[in-house]
Amino acid sequence: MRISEVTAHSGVPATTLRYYEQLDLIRSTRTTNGYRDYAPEVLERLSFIGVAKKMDLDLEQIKWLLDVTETGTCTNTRDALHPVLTERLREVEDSIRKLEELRVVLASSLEHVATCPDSSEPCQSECAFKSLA
Amino acid sequence: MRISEVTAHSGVPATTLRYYEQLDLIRSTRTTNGYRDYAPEVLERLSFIGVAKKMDLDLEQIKWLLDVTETGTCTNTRDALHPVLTERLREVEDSIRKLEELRVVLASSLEHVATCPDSSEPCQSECAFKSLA
DNA sequence: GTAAACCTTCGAGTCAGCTAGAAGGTCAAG
DNA sequence: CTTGACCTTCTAGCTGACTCGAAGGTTTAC
Repeated sequence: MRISEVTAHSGVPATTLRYYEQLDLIRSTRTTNGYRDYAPEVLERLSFIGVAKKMDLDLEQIKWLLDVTETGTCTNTRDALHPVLTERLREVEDSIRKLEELRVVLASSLEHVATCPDSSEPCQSECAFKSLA
Repeated sequence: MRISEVTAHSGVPATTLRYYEQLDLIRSTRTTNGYRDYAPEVLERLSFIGVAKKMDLDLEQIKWLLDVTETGTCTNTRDALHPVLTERLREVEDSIRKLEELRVVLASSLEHVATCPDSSEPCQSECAFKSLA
């Protein structure tokens, strides 16, 4: 397949495909005229990358997973995926906890701002955030 | 106060103070020798900035809030803060929802990976992510 | 008097994941 | 034969919030 066909099938822009190749996430051979030539398996790879990206894994982690998957057995893949996903799950749960805290602070700030004494006089600065400092 | 004193009291690095000044988040006068001279109020301002940053407001929003706070009355401050915090709350709640979804997907992926048939034979690639593609 | 500690500006570098543009080669249709 | 669609490489830019280094001036302590 030529690069435009891969784009058509995967939705991944040609520039991004070249970028991924630069990072060794995907590979291609060359035709006689120098054009990139992709094996159909690249589509599976791109789909894997897409899913992994949705899990907020970065490209370096994804490359690592692809490398292990490619060179290893299912056992290896499983052994590789498990800690990565576990770690990512921990991070996501962490983010959720922090955002929950932030949500509470924001909600109470809104409360504070809403009940802040109205006055046409200039008042002391930062009053809206005073309870949070 | 000189810049190092502000750093000592606030914990904000001197380079960052200069950067903030460049963005008009804080101000300073100059001594005869050209050194920056800070009024004590800068510490309140930095504390405000710190709190606002914890709420994931970006520096542009923070500058805007500081400007309104400085030039206006409490009413203005309140009127300014309310929509910003409301919007931020909406964003945070959005992020929480998305991360919750991701958490569920990650947990079920982990489940899938854990129960993936063990084999010393090489197996079909991407099996661990197959259910998610 | 000199060394250390402080201050200045300016420009560039960092992170990730692309994206865009220039300058040029290749190929199929009309 | 030329137009237009496709392909190539290379370089540079984008986002935000810093951070660092060079090259130099100032002040303080001994």
